[in-house]
Amino acid sequence: MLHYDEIMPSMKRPGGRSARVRAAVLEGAVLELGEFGWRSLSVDRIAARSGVHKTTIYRRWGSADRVVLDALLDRGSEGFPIPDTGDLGEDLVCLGRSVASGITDPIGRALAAAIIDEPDSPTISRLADAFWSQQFEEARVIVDRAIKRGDVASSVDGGQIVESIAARVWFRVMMRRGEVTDMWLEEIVGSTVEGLSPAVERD
Amino acid sequence: MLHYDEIMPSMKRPGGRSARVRAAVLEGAVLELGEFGWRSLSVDRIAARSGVHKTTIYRRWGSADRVVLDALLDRGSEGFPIPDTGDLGEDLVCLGRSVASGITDPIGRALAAAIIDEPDSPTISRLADAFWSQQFEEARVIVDRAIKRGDVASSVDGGQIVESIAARVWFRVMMRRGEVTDMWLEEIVGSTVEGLSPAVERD
DNA sequence: ATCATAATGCAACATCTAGTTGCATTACTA
DNA sequence: TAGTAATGCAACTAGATGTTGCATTATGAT
Repeated sequence: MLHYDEIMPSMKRPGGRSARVRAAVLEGAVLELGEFGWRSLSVDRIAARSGVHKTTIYRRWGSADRVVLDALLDRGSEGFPIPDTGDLGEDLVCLGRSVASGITDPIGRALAAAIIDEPDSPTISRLADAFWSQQFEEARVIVDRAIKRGDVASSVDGGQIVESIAARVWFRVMMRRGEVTDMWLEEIVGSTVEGLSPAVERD
Repeated sequence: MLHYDEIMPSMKRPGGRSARVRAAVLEGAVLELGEFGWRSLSVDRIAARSGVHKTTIYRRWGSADRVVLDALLDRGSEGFPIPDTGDLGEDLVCLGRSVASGITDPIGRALAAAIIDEPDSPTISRLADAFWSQQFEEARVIVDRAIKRGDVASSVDGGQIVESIAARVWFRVMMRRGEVTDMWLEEIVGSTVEGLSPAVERD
């Protein structure tokens, strides 16, 4: 996983005002991201919106990009909630909804924009990998529970199933600009889950 | 579909020099995109690289963004080649490879960046929708042929299958920064195609 | 071939934004 | 409460962005 210290200078007085300033700046940056997107982000506007002087931002972060990076590290770790309805299909539909709302919010979009626009940045790569690996590691229990219930074969790879759903949702939202309706979710979950039932043992 | 005229001023002498200028500028823009990404694109550098004066670019396109948009319209319509190997799985693996290489080229990345960073632009939305709709409409014949061969049930939606593969590839490249190996492609194609065979008719 | 003029080239300019520096002020924390 | 880390502030530099007027080139109609 990626740590705060790796991109930020160490501070000798991280508490009190500094902490408030950081929170205000990150909050402002996220709002700006949501409103204007990363490409037209400016330190001046983040400063104005957060009520912090731009000099401070330049001194602590150095650039608007690093503010966004910091915001990603700060908030990106809040994962999706893991549903547990007792039914694999329903769990996956819930997860799909979470993914959909997660990627449309400013942080999710910023992460996507960063990854696309900065294909060679190792920091971004590690950030993305860390984020999704963690998400899928947590979410695979959805499938593991279904295996335990005997609803699907034990050979099924939970990570793959979950990633498949996330990928479909991501693509629809990002690339197709489509709505993620419950009907559509049920459809893709249905075709994904289809044929996973364990073979009937005859002996 | 989106037309050139919708974003570009009509010219009274579109041939000869004007056409050469446009080609040079779009080519330069694509090279710049590949090297620096959209976020750090500048009219000055496009002008320098294409050997066209920056005034001309400002007069004809107005901004670097519109140059990129024009480039997308100009080249984005070149679709993926549609494979025809006689086997559904193999066709889909080929298609996956095309999608993967399509993403990494500058135009694909620019389109992705545009879509993500400009969620409210109707022009971008229509461009994206037109692009993908066309791709999937063309690619669904892969599945239709398999249906005709009797390899899969006629109820299967070719568009969904194709989109599913494209989505997995995009997600892997963009979000996970993973390699798209043949082995991985065969794996996801396998799990997608699994269970599509027509029920054996008994009469 | 010729000619009106569309399109581009060119230089100089105005404007705006990004980022810096020196010093004053605030407020952590030892 | 004293030392100083962190921020606020204003003025500045540098550089990129976009504009304007005029000269030059080349297209397309005659």
